Amino acid sequence: MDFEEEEKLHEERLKAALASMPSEGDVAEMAARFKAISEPSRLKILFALAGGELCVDHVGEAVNANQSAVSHQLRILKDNRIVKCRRLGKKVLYSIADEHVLSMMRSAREHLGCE
Amino acid sequence: MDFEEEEKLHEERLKAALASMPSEGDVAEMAARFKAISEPSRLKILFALAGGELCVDHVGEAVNANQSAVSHQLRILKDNRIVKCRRLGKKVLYSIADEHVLSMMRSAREHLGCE
DNA sequence: ATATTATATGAACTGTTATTCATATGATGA
DNA sequence: TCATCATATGAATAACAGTTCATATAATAT
Repeated sequence: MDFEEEEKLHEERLKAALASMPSEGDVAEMAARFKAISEPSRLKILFALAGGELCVDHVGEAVNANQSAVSHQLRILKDNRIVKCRRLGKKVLYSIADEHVLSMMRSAREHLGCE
Repeated sequence: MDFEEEEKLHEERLKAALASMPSEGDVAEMAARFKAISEPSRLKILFALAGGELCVDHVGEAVNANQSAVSHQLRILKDNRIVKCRRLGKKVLYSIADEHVLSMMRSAREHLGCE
């Protein structure tokens, strides 16, 4: 492939990239969700919840953080639909929101594994 | 399930969570990689690269950012093994590092889709 | 060699965010 | 209703990260 061909190919890729780019809003939303799971403290919470729902207290013990910090972090995760929760008496039980979150965690682990 | 059974179940889950928790280092590494893709500007770069390798200039056009900003962001992505690059003459061509990254992007899009 | 093109880097400024402390809300049982 | 347990929230501080500007490096062509 000579220089001109190369150049042409790249221009076409650029056009294709621009065409298939998600909207600003969607990119922002996806980025926000990645951001939610991109803090070690919050990612640890997710691994703690991977085995099933836990109350706030137990999450705190699992990740070794105080009640307030955990509560703030859980809120961020919940606002971004990474976790969900239900009340059971005095306690609130948190769990992973859906399969996609677990899928991303798996991918992340695999991505880390192969280096 | 009565109160005591519930309590016992939760305690066991907590123990299981603590046991299966990845190491501090691995969590930090995974979080760092999520963080790399959690900025709208960088996520846009990834969508731009999803169709194939592009030079820095074209990435800049695709995401509408200046050369310096793009270069800085590409460095972060490269340091976190999200993208890789190769030199071709004066240009440096960037591309998605591996399948896991695309997988995470797919999961993110699906996760966004189902609400 | 030197001019030009393409990319990378460093420093500074700005905005963002995690954690902590204190306090508020909500639920249960006496 | 009151005391207690569990969780949530608000404000403040302190650390971090993205963008920009200026400049440096790297490769090519004349």
